[in-house]
Amino acid sequence: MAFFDGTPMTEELTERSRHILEAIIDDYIESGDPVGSRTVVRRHNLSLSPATIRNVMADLEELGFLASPHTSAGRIPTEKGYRYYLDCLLQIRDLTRNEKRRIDAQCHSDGDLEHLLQETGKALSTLSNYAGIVMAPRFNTTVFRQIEFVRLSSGRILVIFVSQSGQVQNKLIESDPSLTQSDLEQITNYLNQTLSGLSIGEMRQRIAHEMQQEKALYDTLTRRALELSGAALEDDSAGKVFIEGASSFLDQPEFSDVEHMKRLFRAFEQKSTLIELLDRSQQAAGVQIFIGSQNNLSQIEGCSLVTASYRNQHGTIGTLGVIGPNRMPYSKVIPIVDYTARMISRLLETGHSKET
Amino acid sequence: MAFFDGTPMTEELTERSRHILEAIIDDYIESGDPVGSRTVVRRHNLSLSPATIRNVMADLEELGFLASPHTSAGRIPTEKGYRYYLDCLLQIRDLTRNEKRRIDAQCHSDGDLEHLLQETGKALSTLSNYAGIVMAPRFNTTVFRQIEFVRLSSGRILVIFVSQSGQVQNKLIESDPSLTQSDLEQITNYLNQTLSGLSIGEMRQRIAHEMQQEKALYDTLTRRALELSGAALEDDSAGKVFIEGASSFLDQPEFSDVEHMKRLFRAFEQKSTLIELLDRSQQAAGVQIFIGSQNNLSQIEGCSLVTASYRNQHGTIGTLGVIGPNRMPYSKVIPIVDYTARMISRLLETGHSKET
DNA sequence: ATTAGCACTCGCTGGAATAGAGTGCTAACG
DNA sequence: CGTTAGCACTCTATTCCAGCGAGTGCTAAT
Repeated sequence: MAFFDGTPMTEELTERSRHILEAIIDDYIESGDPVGSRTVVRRHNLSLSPATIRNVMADLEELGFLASPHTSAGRIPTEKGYRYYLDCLLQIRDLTRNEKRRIDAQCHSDGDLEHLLQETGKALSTLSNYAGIVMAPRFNTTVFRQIEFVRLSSGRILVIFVSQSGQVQNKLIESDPSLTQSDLEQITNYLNQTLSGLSIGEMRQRIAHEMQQEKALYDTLTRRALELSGAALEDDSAGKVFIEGASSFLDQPEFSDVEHMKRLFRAFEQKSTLIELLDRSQQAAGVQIFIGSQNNLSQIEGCSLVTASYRNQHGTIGTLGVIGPNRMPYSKVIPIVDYTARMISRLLETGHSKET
Repeated sequence: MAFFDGTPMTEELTERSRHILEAIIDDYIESGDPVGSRTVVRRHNLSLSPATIRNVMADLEELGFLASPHTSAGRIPTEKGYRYYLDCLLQIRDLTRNEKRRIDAQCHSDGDLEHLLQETGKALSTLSNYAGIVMAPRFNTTVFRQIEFVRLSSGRILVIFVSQSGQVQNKLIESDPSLTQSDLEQITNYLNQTLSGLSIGEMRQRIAHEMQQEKALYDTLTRRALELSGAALEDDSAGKVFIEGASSFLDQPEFSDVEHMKRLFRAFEQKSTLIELLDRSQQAAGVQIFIGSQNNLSQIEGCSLVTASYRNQHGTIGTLGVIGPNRMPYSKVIPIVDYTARMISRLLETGHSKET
């Protein structure tokens, strides 16, 4: 499992320091309170005294793994601390059969991709108790199966694309009003034969290429067909993002700060920030974790994002994950995200709808 | 403009009491603080002393229009107070040209109804500074223009409906795998000729009727066509609701109570409560206002909903509005909702997409 | 290297005092 | 008789202070 940060972080920590760091972070994740030296010995019965722990903790603070909110509180992990924890210490739990079953059960769809992804988001949220986030495939990457034209009022044509997986995308274009219905039918046939099985991206290239080739096109219809489909493919619809269960943040004590909360929800509503982040994550394989303001996204400060990308038979097409506070039970959330991504990939690779 | 509550509320209030009630509610809406007798005289230079005002206020409290949070605070309006205010006192502001222009500008769409409605929600939110809410037309009420069938893997067929307004709705159905492509084409032609111009609801009836008629159907294809379309229309997809700008609630002082906030956001996520409420509002014409727990919806306690329904050429098809705290500048919000509903109706009646 | 001991820091809690806003009542006024 | 000035009273919010408890860092002893 490859995590985001490039730096390997093989900081020289003694075995003991690492144990203590892990213990502290575990405790903090569970309780949410700064953890002190006494707590560490009590809960992880190490054969050491609080004083010793204190020395180690001071060292860890010096190295930037821990911080103290104030003198007389315990320590809390810094982002660097979390990073190290995730990269070197974390042991990932397996999902129970029951959890798998719950994911399987909740992620199904009656043929509508959007609905499937939304349900997936809800599943992620329900299982993790944080917010689920799913980015829909970019139009560009969907694989073309069929195209249909529907004439609305004169000159306006509704173009309907059906993807291999049954996803439907439609677009309104303006065109030459002189096109007859039978023209359209011929165009439809031509395009369906020529382009079936290509991704939208490939289609674009192909169309550009063909138009180049047959520049002095003898066949008016072919030219028109290419023009039409070209127009229809013009803009790449921005990735759509579903966020489900955002209200779970209201349960988190660290977000009792209203201002902070506001910024967060604004970011959720606006989505562009998240799209950018998810896009970045789509490049890599496996589960990735973005921690807090690591990516100088001040709006979602204090939040971590656990993501994984999902794929269809042609490659990676989207990203999903869970967004919650830095203080998140990663050992639980990571396998949920991982499994869900695989699940969705499986669904989209076969025929998309779950067999019943 | 007809408001929700049936009771006409011609409570015997003297001219003076009404003025004072209005002044208090106006003040409270503006400031959010309980308003005291001194404030009333100061801000609405009545030629009366605070003591007199106090007497009137005590009366208004007795009658249930006002309440005092505690002895030494001013008065705040009760729900009954708001109701009376809305029914008898409120003077509705007109929209400025600029506001109209902003609504016009923000509500446009590139042929995708869903997108249009979502933008409308955003517009409502932006203009009102509260949350915008839009309920999409029930599938049942859309007017059919065209149907297309796309074969996916054997036996599974994607049915695409295009509505008169260019809205696309699709559905996956299972069917007899022996249907050939040309069968499908014939079926398509038959259905498009027979059913064009009907609403989905009417289609259902027509199909049931035809199937009755031609019970011992000589024409297998016709029967199949009817079966297929029947299956495709089977369930009435529940109303979809868009809520935009929910984070505006975080700005409201009355929602500093986290528990309250949580309930509210949960209700927004779940949506069913709101759908019910919007459904109810769709029956009536004009702007309607639901106040607080008047409709014993404890989840959205303290919230008011200002709605209006929108229509296409066949009748009322959906509802939109603004949801905010009871303490809302109704005189500003009502015309926004009203105008927006008319706007959308105009768009959906003509050809749906804004001419450019 | 580890640990016990200890002084010190700092936030949190609870109670007392205070200030301020607003009411309700009473008695006076036109 | 309606209106108003005056006043005592109530209740909240704020501030201040003391005491508690948790936890630290340092030092000296083991």
